[in-house]
Amino acid sequence: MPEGHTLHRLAADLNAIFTGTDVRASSPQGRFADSAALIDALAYRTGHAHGKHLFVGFGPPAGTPGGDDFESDHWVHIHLGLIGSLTFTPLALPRGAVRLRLANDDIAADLRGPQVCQLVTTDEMVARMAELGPDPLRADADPERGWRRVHASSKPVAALLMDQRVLSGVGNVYRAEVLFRNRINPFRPGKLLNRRRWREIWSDLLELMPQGMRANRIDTVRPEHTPEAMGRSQRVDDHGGEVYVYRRSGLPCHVCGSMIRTQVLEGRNLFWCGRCQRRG
DNA sequence: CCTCTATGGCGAA
DNA sequence: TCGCCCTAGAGGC
Repeated sequence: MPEGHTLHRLAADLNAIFTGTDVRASSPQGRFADSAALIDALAYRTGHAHGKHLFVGFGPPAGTPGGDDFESDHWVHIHLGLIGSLTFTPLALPRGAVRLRLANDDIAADLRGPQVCQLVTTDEMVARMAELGPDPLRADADPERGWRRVHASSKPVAALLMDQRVLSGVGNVYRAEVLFRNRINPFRPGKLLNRRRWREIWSDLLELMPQGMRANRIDTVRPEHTPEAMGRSQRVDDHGGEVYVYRRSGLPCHVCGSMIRTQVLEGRNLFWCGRCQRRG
């Protein structure tokens, strides 16, 4: 379930639950056993996200000679990939393939199926963050960095939005939905995209993604297009949110009624409304 | 039991 | 562009 909002939410939840508590680390599945044993001897410091990457910092326990109570030089770099999950459960025996469990006396955070779960140094973390484009969920994000790449590329804007060097944190749901909401033709080449359109995309993500982080799901329909406002039934789908086009191929557009279309673009399913989305 | 799918990204060809 | 990695849930037989 991982686009950027999920990772930022997880970082906030980890900090709320584990900061200042005695956190144990283990790898019930065994594939992260050596690193888990290493951080098990350290204290939980802080977690933060950049795009779809999550970094969880550990340092020497308080009172360690020469140890700094605030700095971390051991970071667990986590990327959930397509199918990974990090879930919080009341302390109990782990179920399924738990790569990493962080637990205090009350609650456990279980990591399953990550694409990346690796111990890195601060320098390595900084290097990985530097490869990422601006993240709408970070206060330091500069949309101009993204625009420069978009403006220089002949790739479709729908492909560019998925490129984590252009923007970080946007995935298949947000890219489809933000293009719909701004009525942009997903096949418009980046170099032909109007600069104003880019600024609209960015400011829309600045609304959508924090909302997604708060709700812990992706909802993109405006008040006038909600099920209640339009008298249609609630969406029933495993991703849970109310959307305009994502996974709605063959269904009528909430705005114009024409059939939502789909096509594989660079290996991912793209969804759009051919009638509403004509701008560039 | 099987197959398919998934909000991702990598490397081989 | 394709295959592959990771895991879980849904649906078919």
